[in-house]
Amino acid sequence: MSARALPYRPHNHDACVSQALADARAICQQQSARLTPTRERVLELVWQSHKPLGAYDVLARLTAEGHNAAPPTVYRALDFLQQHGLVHRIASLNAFIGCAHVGEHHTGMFLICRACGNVLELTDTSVSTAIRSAAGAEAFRAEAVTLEVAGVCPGCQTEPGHE
Amino acid sequence: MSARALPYRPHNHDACVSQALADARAICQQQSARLTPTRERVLELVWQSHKPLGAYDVLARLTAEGHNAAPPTVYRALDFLQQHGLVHRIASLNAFIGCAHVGEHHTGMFLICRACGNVLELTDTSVSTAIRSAAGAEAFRAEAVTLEVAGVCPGCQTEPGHE
DNA sequence: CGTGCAACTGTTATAATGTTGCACTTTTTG
DNA sequence: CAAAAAGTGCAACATTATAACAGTTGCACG
Repeated sequence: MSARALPYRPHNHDACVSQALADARAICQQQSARLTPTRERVLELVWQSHKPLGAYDVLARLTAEGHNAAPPTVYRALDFLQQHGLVHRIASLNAFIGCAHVGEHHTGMFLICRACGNVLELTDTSVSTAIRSAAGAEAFRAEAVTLEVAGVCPGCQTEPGHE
Repeated sequence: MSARALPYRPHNHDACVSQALADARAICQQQSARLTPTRERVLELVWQSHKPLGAYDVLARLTAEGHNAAPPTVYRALDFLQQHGLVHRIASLNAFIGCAHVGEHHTGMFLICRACGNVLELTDTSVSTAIRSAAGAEAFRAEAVTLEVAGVCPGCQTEPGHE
């Protein structure tokens, strides 16, 4: 599970995707979960974009390549992938993105650039700690945290419309 | 703008709502914004529940009381109220809730009980600071933060199904 | 083996959420 | 008052998500 929490800078994204798929296979084997062809293909499609992909975007791509898919096909695959920590749903965008930190227990934090649409996932201990502590102060038992920050990424601050 | 960030304990909710409406009128006057009857009524409906209300829930209530409303009526009112900081949208629920901290500049944090559905809004400086700092470390210019914590509220931990 | 259960998939239909565009009314402003 | 701006009503539509059920596949167990 190599770290892939990279900044917005360009990189070899094919390798990035291959690594994600390899990680996913390992995780699923380890958890006795079945990473079927459809699920794997959906994961790959989601990973191929650093921008979150809507369920219907995924569906369109599947259809385009001849896969006989309907919405439930996609939603089921995405649910499976989410449950196994392989993708995240970005609630503020109704879209999905590959998880850059598979295998880690974490409170993901997403930096969403409103200019280029790219999303960076990161994990920050002091953020998680502060959240748990604030919830604890209200005697609230926290189970799932949604933390999404909209703004402008470094690239787009100087180079608007970047990417 | 008295503080109303109360725990899940019962309280005089009518007073709570009246206060929210009074605050809203003051804010709108101050900002030269027009709190029209429709907008005010929507705000009141949203406030009458500590549980987030979906746009179509609001619509149903308006319709029930004879208001001749269609979806855009509700969405426009909600947009207005959001822009003026009078309600928040809970992205993970596609629903809206009255803002308990009008007038404050804040990064709201929402504790959402999955048992009773109530939501507590709170503001926590150390959380906001940690988030800003984590975003800053990536040179990301943060503009809007969505922070929603799903879990179980104090009441429901001991008394499941507690309202 | 093979058979039966559980998980997965395909398919149709439908629900829930949110938006566009335009005509009309009201309010504000010069 | 007249023009411009803001707000509303309304119809149609777009997008996102789920329900229900039948068929199929993989796998454990006898």
